[in-house]
Amino acid sequence: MIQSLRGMNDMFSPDAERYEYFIETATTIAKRYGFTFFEAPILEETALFKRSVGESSDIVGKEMYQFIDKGENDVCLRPEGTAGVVRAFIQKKMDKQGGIHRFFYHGPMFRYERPQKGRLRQFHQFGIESFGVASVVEDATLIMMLVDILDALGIGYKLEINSLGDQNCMPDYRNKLVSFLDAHESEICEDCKRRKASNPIRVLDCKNSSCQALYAEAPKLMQNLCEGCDTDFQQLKSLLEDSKIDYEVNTHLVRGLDYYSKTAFEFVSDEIGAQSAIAGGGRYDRLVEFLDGKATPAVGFAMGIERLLELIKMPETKREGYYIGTMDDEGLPLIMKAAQVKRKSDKVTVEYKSKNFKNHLKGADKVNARFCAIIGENERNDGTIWIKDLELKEEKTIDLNTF
RNA sequence: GUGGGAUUAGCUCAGUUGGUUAGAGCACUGGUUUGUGGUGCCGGGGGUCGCGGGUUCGAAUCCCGUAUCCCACCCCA
Repeated sequence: MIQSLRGMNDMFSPDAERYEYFIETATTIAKRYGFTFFEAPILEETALFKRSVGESSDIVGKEMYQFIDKGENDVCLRPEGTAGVVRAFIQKKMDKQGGIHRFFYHGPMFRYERPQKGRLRQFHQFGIESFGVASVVEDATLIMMLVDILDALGIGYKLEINSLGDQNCMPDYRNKLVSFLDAHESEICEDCKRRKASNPIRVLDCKNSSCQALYAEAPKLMQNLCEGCDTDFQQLKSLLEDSKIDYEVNTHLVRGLDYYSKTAFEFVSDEIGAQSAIAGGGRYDRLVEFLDGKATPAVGFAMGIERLLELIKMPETKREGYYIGTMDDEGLPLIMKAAQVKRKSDKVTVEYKSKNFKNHLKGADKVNARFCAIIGENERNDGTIWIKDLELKEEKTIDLNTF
């Protein structure tokens, strides 16, 4: 038997219904905020991700589905959504056009990782990207939107925010931190030694307790923000407070993708295991320029749909549509015709097999139909159809032509 | 990539120190005189015990390999 690849899942009902419901809800809310749908290719040139996500990241370093295609192009399956949107934005020359551009997207992403709960090799994200607004007010708006989506789905969460600084203050801070790490080289764990070389900021969220004790003494990013970054962060906090959004400042919140600067945020859930981040995002003011576009401030986020699925509180399913059956084979043409008429406006389930009265009612109940319609010998002779409302328990026999 | 735990019917799981035709509940399906469902009663189908080797007179059970899932690390959505 051929089976699906490791870490790649099929999605049937009811998960597929939860998925649809999520997309529908998130889409509705994104549109209310003025975002428009955008669809990007799943396959892109490898260089795009190397330059945007960053070669120091695990995603690019060891998790990409990368290969050479028949035209000898070095390509890979997208590991995340932002790079493609930014590439398209520049290619369409929207950077030169100026103004504000807001997009939402959703679809599969691919990362070659060891699967576990909440971590798949093919997974789905819903994301939004906003271009052209430098103000932190947009960051706050995005967080409000995320709160609206999660609230609409009945999902509980904790919001963590941080500022990663910008090109003025981040390099200075990174140097200070590296000096600190150099001075304590013998005390840090192997992982942190590796991080020091590849992405030093990452040592801050090391889970090793002796490292954590040491880093309590380390220079703090929060205290090293330049004036602009600090002002923005203070404004973000007060905007969230004005909107009655609870948050926690987590100075150890570090995004794994190189392109983030200033605002970084993450929504986490304690109900889904170790892979607890359900949404994450932040500002990436330098990325458009970095990908050869005209400098354009931008901010965005992505949600991991599979991680949300089991948390979604679905609206109650109500009885819906018609179940139509006949008690003898002569009635089959009649119910087929009746179904054709009724399907113009309602969901219709037709039972092809002749059954007795009781079994038809059972069948109607099983498919959760609102109405059970039956044509027996009597109805067939009279040109009528018997209908019962299974919810109100009311029944009637009407002329088949008025059905 | 590292470490650990699982894998028996469509699903959730039993299966005694290796010993005849591997079980249960739910689900599915048929019947219960042609007339009232979701909640009665009776019956039926469905398993190369993840896959491949090995030990044995005999393997779901013991050994080795492998695949997948789960948990943690790592990383991130």
